[in-house]
Parts: sequence; C-alpha cells; structure tokens
Amino acid sequence: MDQEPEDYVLEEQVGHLLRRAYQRHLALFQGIMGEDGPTSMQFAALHVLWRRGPLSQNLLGRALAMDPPTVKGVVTRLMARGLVVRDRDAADARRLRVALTPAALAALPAWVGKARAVTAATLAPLSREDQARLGTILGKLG
Amino acid sequence: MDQEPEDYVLEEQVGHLLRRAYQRHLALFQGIMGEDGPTSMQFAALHVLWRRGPLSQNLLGRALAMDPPTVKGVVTRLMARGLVVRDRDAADARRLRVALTPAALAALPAWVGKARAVTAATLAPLSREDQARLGTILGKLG
DNA sequence: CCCCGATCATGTGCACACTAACAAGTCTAG
DNA sequence: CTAGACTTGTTAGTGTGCACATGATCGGGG
Repeated sequence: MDQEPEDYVLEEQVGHLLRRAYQRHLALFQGIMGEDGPTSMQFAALHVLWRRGPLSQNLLGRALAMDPPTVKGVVTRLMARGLVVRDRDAADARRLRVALTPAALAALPAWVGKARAVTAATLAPLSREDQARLGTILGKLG
Repeated sequence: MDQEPEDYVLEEQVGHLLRRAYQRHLALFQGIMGEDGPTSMQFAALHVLWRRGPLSQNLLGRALAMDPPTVKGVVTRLMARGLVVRDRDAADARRLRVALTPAALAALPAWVGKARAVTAATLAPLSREDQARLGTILGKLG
C-alpha cells in the first residue's frame, strides 16, 4: 500500500478512458447522422419503439437505461420534431403511451443504416479481435 | 448488404455499452466520494492542477479533454466551493490562471485514495487480464 | 369497500458537454 | 509597425443525466 501520488495517472484511469471513448462515439454519431438527424439517445428511443411497438415512458426508459426525467426530456424533443406522439394508456391512467409517427417510420430505415455506420466508425481503429473483446468486456461491466 | 432491421440490436452497439459502462462508473464515483466530495470532472481538474501546478483554463481543458465552455463551468463551481482561485496571467492578458487553494491541497490526498477505490470498483467485475485488455483497447480508441 | 404501499409521471435544481457567435489580446508577415 | 491570423475566453442555446420531492393512479389485504 505504498501509494505515491504519482501512482494516479489520470490518462490511465478507466473512467477517463470510458469518457473519452464515449465522447468520440457521440461526435461520430452526430457527424454521420448529419444536421437534421436524431441525436444518439433520440435514435435509440425511436429504435426501441420500432422494435417493440408503443411503450409507456417508464418501459422505454428501462429499455434504454434512462431515468424518468431524462426520458421525459427525450420524448418531449421527439414530439417537438414530430417523430412520436403521446397519449394516456387506456388500461392504466398513470401511463403515457409513446408511439412513432409515420414520419418516424419513413425515416427510420435510413437512420438505422447510418447507425450501423456509426458503430463501424467507432470500432474502426481496432482489429476484429479487439472489437469482439471490447464488446465482451463491456458487457461484463453492465 | 442484405441487412434486416433485426441486425441492429441496441444492446450490442458499442455506443450503448460505452454509455452504460460510463454511467456505472459515475454512480460508483459519486457513491465513494460521498455527498460533499467533488464530482468526477471536478476531481479530475483538481488532480491535474495538483500534478502540474497552476494552468490557464485552456491548458486545463486540453489536459482533461474538455472544451472551453465546459471548463468554465467546472472552474466556476470549483471556485464556488473554495477549491480554486482564478487570476489573469501576468505574461498573457488573455489567459486566466487557475490555481488550487489550501483547502483543496488539504483535501486532495484523501480524494486521490478514494479515486483509486473508484477505479478498482469500476473494474471489479473483470479478471485481471480483462482489466488490462480494456485499458489497452480503450487507449486505442482515444 | 377502503386504505396503504407500489408504480408512473412531473417539476426543480444541479452538472456536464457541444455548437456557434463574439470579444479581446498576442504574434507574425510584409 | 501595422494588418490579418491565431489564441483565449465568454455567452447563449440545446441535449443528456441524476437526485429529490410531489402528485396521481393502481392493486391487494383487511
């Protein structure tokens, strides 16, 4: 336990490396999606709704690992862009059912293609083995 | 290029995995530092100033991979907490020199110890080999 | 049937992060 | 020695993310 202060090198800490890697990913996402494309989280929300159909905000948040206030923000912005609509669940008046609009359905196929390109670009600096390893290791951290 | 929509599984995308891992890290950071400890970025800034001495906001930002508006916010909050002071650089009137206060110097050794614990906790689910691999791979993504 | 705990959503306040546009100081080429 | 380029910092606007407190609704046990 003879820990000199020098032992702590910021650039080697996982937290710093994770932050940098995620930052880089977000920059690639924005660059590839373009000016009027969805943000990273907006796309993730749309994709979940596409795969699973209309969901309450709460379920949407769980699928995305977002807490309720954050979901609200994302959904509000998606409504403002005309990509989702929201109404009360008939069976449970607490729930707000979020559903895609036709505009979102029309745009999604192209966006999924771009999202694939983002993943490829993010992983581009790595060998195939490292790409697989990274996925496996990050999965264990979830 | 026969890409079915099903090919895109959110939970397998690097971006999602990076975000989750970083979220978990931040939660551990806050939990270990405690209520009145610094946030992750505040600690990183303090540590850089400790290692390198007073820096301009710009240099501080480069050391931390933060852009200027973000640095300003972090420095403002650190000033409000009495952990840094800011003055104009005598040699270059554009620069704002940021320096640690005695309060920060007194608190830093304990905080560095906790920061080490955060790194350990973040990596805890991984084998030693995976810990090393993760560092190497994330380094290539920077 | 009614109350009580669990669930769903909201509002507020704080922190971080990026863009774009701007102001001010420094430096160098001509 | 001055004009334009570069560097440094700020402001404003948007988006993500968390904790905490509050209110509305649902479900089950007495």
